[in-house]
Amino acid sequence: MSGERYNPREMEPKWQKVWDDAQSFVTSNDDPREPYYVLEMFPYPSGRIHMGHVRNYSMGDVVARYQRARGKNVLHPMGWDAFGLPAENAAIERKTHPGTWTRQNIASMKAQLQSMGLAIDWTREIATCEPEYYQHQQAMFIDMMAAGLVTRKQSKVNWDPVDMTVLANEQVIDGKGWRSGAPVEQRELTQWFFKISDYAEDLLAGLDTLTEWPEKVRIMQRNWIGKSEGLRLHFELLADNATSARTVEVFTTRPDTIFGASFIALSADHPLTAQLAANNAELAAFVAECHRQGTATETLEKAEKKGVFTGLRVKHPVIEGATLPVYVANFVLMDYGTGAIFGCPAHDQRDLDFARKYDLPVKAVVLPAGADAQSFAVDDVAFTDTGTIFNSGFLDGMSIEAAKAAISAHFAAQTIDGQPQGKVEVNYRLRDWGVSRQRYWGCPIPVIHCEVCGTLPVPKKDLPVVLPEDVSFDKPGNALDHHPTWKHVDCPQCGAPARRETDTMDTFVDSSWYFARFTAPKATTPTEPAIANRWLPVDQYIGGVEHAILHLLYSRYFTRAMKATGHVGLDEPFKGLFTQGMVTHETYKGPAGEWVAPVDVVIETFGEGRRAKHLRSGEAIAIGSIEKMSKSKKNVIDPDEIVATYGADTARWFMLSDSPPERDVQWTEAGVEGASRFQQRIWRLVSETIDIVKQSSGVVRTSDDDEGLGLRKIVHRAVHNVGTDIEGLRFNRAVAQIYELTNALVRQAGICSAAPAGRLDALEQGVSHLIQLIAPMMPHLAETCWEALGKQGLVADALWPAVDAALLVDNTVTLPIQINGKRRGEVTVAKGTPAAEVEKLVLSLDEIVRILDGKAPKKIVIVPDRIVNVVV
RNA sequence: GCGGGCGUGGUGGAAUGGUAGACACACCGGACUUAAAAUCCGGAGGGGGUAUCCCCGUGCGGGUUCGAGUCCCGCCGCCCGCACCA
Repeated sequence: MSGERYNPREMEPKWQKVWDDAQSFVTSNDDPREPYYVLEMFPYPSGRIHMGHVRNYSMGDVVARYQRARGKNVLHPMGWDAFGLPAENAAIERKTHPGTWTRQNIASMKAQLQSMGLAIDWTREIATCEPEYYQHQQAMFIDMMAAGLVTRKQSKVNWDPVDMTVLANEQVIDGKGWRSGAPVEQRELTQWFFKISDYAEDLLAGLDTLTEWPEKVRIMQRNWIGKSEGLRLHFELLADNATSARTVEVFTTRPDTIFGASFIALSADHPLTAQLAANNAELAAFVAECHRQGTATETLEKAEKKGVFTGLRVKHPVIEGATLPVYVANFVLMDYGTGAIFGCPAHDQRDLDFARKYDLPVKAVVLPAGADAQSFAVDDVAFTDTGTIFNSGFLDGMSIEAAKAAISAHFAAQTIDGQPQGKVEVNYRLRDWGVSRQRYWGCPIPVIHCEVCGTLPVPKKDLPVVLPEDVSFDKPGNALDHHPTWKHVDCPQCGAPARRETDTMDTFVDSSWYFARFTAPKATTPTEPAIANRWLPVDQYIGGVEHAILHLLYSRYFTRAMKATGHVGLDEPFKGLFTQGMVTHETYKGPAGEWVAPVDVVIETFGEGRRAKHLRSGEAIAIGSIEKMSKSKKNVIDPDEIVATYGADTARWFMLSDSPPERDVQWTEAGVEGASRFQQRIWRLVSETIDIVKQSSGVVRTSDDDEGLGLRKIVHRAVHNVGTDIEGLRFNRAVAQIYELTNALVRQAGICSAAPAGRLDALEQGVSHLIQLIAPMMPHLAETCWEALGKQGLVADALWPAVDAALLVDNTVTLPIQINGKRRGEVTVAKGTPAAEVEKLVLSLDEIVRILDGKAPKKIVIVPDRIVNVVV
């Protein structure tokens, strides 16, 4: 046995089969043990897993296996986020059906994931592209329609006129479609929306309950929801204006600056703008220009503040006799507030830029502390900090907050046409969630349009609305819409010929409830509420921070929607959230500046230096910066090759070592080699220990010598610390603990053959516990060792070793001794030694006496069992 | 611009306000070997000294404290998110 190297290529498939045959990771909903739900964000089936997946799923697997060892009934499922655009692109490029391509990808990725040895319940596998899944999504859509959670309205979209499709913002590059290169247009389309904005306050408030989420993610969501409190305020138009309107309504968060108002600006999309543009060519041209500007934020940000005077004027609401000009301006958004603002240039940078361009007055009304009221003026930087109100009539001398309250009360009391002139209002940045996509490869929206009866949900008995298989992607646009027969259907109400909705749902809908479906994946309803409520919320959810806002916010919303429609009984789907860092790698560039893949590079070291050359040509290769692994920079490492060369355990171990899991980790050859060597080291330790243990068998082992007791303490401390580190997801520290334990055990094993029996016993227990500690991380190696040690059953089923609390506490403690804050020595005393006694002892120590050199201590600080500080 | 994070040896990184650098990688030395690999043992923040030891040291400058990598104030640098939200 000893001397043989551990061979992961042989052992890993063996144990995978053993687990599979034993159904080790199949979870029952009836299991009476405490439930624990761990979930990693399910992958898009691109065809190959990448190192990011390896890292993500390794972490989740450690949690799953650890919680199993803790006696919990663990749910750890896996599925596929299987709808989406790449499948349609593949269909166009390869002339294969999106479904064929997707299902092939799922099969190959599943095989890859299985080769990692993950403790996953594959019987619960789901793919969002299968009718078995999306029919329930359709049912919930219908329920949500009935509950008033869904709406249909006009919305502006990025439209690619060549591909005849809607583009997401990130698909618009420099104002052009990413695929066609055609200039993107803004179009108004009637689209389906989930009314997430109705839940803005609830989603905001809920963030405070998510104490096991990263603060960073909560802040991002808070900003995204963007709550602001302000005032809706009517400005009265002068009577002789060319529109039908009596007033312009604005929204402001700074009503305290009303005395500094110098203009009104309308959005290009404001209804009043449209009315005016009909008889104003200059304005019409400006509106058209604003529309061309598009939604590409990069250009918006840099765009100059521009506007056109409408000829209209309004009365200044608090300065008798004064009027303000009304502009249409390119920086005013229609879908926030009322689509109109009042400009106070002195205290808003945008307004100031605009005012300077059009020579509008700039009147300061907030005075910074310490500034002089006579001489204070705003030049080209607006003053947006706090100060005291001045130049503002009855508001003078107030703080900003007091002025806001006073002016709001004032306008609430004023009336125009019997209505209050102003009204305090809360606004949110969060917009409704547009879910319509003009695509084939998505969940069909279960709606029928009838000329007579209007827009109707598909009756539930007619679900699922299944995607047709015989589709062609020859024409640009929505293949579902192009299908010759699919959309023709009789109206479920009047029976007349009607038309199916051909929009499909945003794939974020698919991923907004899959975690609930996993709890009862075969149910004939979307969920089985009693079962879902027992498993949910997910105890630990793990994934990339790139989903901090959309996926996680949509899932929080959808869970509330499912609660409102009776599918679950809770608000928050994810109790614990962890966002792991990316996997990075060095980049390499050849002589022509082309990217070179790591597999084609040979690294040579000389002393502490490194240089690279091409594997085949031998040409010098430049070693570049460390970047996130990406196909474009070619700095990717294929997990398959790593598993084939080093084994899955090595890859898993390396992904968990060294770097804190929330930070980026750099993939290096040296790091993998190190992980692989450690694997062999464990195996060697086990091999050697078996012999020792066998020699000592039959001996009565009762007493420990000092070494044996010391070893026991190290072992129990390691078991305790590794457990708490895994619970805190500090995998890198758990790994360091395991290294330390291994070092201690190897040292003992080396000198141990003639040791007393008690020490052999400690060693044997140490090795067996070590195997359990590595089992969540290197499960195949652990099973192999477990078997070799003659243990019964699978280590995957073994309970976490019990910690003897008595072994965790030392009865002596070593106190560092500082002189004036600098460490000058140490003293070992019994735990709990009184300060007076410690002081006497310290002052009698030779080294301290020497350093004090006769000087009398001014003060001695003694923190019991911690530290001694002598001040002279 | 706004919001958040980070800055510690050659490297990844440890460190409830209490011995800075655990653990690992890389490196150096030794053992084993005909040799190499593997393995085992040892060394190591920087500077000085044969050594006992001494000085300096957690991006920079201040502060609080008996004591600061950690807390506070002001800078510098890097990374991430949002971005005309009135």
